[in-house]
Amino acid sequence: MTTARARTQYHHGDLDTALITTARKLIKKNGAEHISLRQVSQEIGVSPSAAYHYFPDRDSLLAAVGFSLFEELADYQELQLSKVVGTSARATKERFRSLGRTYIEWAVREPHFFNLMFSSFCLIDTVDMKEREESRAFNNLTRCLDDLLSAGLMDKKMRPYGELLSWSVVHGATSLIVGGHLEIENYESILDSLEMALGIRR
Amino acid sequence: MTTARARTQYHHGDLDTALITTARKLIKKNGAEHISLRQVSQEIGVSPSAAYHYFPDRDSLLAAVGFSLFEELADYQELQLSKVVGTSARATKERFRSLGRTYIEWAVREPHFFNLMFSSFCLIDTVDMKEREESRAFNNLTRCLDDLLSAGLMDKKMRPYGELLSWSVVHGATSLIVGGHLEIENYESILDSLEMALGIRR
DNA sequence: TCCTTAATCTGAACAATGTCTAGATTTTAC
DNA sequence: GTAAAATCTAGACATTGTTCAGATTAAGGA
Repeated sequence: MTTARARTQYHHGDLDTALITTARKLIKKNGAEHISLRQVSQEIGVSPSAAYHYFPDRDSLLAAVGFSLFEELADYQELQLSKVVGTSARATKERFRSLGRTYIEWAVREPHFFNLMFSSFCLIDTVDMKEREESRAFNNLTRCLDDLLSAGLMDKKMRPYGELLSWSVVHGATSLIVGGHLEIENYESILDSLEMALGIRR
Repeated sequence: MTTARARTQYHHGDLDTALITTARKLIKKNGAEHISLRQVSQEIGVSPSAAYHYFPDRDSLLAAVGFSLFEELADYQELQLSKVVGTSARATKERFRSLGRTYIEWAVREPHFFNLMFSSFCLIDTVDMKEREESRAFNNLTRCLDDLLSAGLMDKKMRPYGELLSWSVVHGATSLIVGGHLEIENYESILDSLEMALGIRR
């Protein structure tokens, strides 16, 4: 963790990551639309133009933060996934639920992060990102679905629709909740609906 | 339709709606983040400060545009819905599909509109909006699902999950597509997945 | 018809923002 | 140890959101 120590030297030393972590901190509090390059620079204690040696413009910095958040979410998902051990039917089903639950809870806990990740800022340069972090989360989903199928816990004919339905339902519900368009008391009902949709044995 | 006639008089006459329609036009082209109050004012041929007699700030104007777009989408959905006539099984199922199809196609055709509607701009004042336009679309969905059920075209035990699943799947897939996170050749596969999920007879 | 009053718009100003360019400072490498 | 490259600053510019005093017009009552 890079602390924002008071700068005494002319060269910062690690301005690249300092810009990202500081922007991250401000976005977490106020949302991506309400932060400026100058705020970030001032918080670090550096001139506004210094950032332009690392990012072509403000939007690129926001995009960089957004992409790092995909990593963060995937890390969190895998951490929670690893806590559910065993090959029992119960564990296999719970791992699938965990994947969705972590997505929803993470987004609700940090709505500004979620909004940034799926905002227009993260459209540019999406190419290589899609080959990395997003497919990481996608592979975890595929693995959970395969496990459910081979354990005979899921309707065989629903397997082809597994990824699209899971991803759409969880992301869609999350997006609606974060946007204030859907009010849900407990998120388990979303996972229940998804299990019913995929024909997962209760 | 209010045309942007060249202003000769000191008073514009209908600046209220002119601001919204002009903002709408610019947002359609460039996205909500990239338009300014001053652009809108200049396009109309009015001073920048004139807008403040109708909207407390820029964000409120964007929100007003966003809310009007919910109406627009609901109008479009109902128009397409009305084209599918009859009480046959085929028509009943097609009406349900039409609801989802129009949502997806409308959003893909106007991604900037879709982004604005579900951006943070449309969070403020959401209260009365939720009681109006969003519930209009929701009621249409409920009606289609009820029709499917009473016609015996849908798995009875899936009915309680109908609204949540339909809305989440369609909105989620749309959001992912518009955001560039999901590539789908034809949107009918989304509707197929949803029908499978709800146990709708093919 | 005139005159008061309210509604509507302008003009100029302010601070803040993204971004560029020239130059200052420091590190790196030969 | 010195030349070159990397890193940061200072200052400037156009643009933005927003405010406020004042100009222009419309509306309504006598």
